[in-house]
Amino acid sequence: MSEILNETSEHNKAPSSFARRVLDEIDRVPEGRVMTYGAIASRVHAHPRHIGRVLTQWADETHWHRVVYADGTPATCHGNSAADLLRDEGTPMYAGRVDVRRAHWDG
DNA sequence: AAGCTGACTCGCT
DNA sequence: GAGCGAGCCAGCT
Repeated sequence: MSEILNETSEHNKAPSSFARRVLDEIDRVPEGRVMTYGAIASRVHAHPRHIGRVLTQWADETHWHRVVYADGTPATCHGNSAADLLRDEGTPMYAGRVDVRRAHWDG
């Protein structure tokens, strides 16, 4: 039997150089700390919007919940699951939102 | 090659 | 204080 499986349709391919760099930056964020899209964007010399797109495609490959908006609001994922998850990691939060001023990781 | 999309950010109301 | 809209830029198809 032919075991020729075309994985070209699979999304299991390796992330692009840019995506991989973004994932690597997020992976460097320790527990209890978060990074804003703008911060990561600056790290990869890109723009905040591109970070979100990479995460959408590789969120399962990185700690997407450690990435929050500049306001400290968790990324729009599955409601407020991110906020609960961040708190479980010990992330400093205030008024139900991540205290970016305190939890922001500058790498 | 060009176009589309996008987990953003800022400003105003 | 909070919510909404428009703009922006660059990678991915």
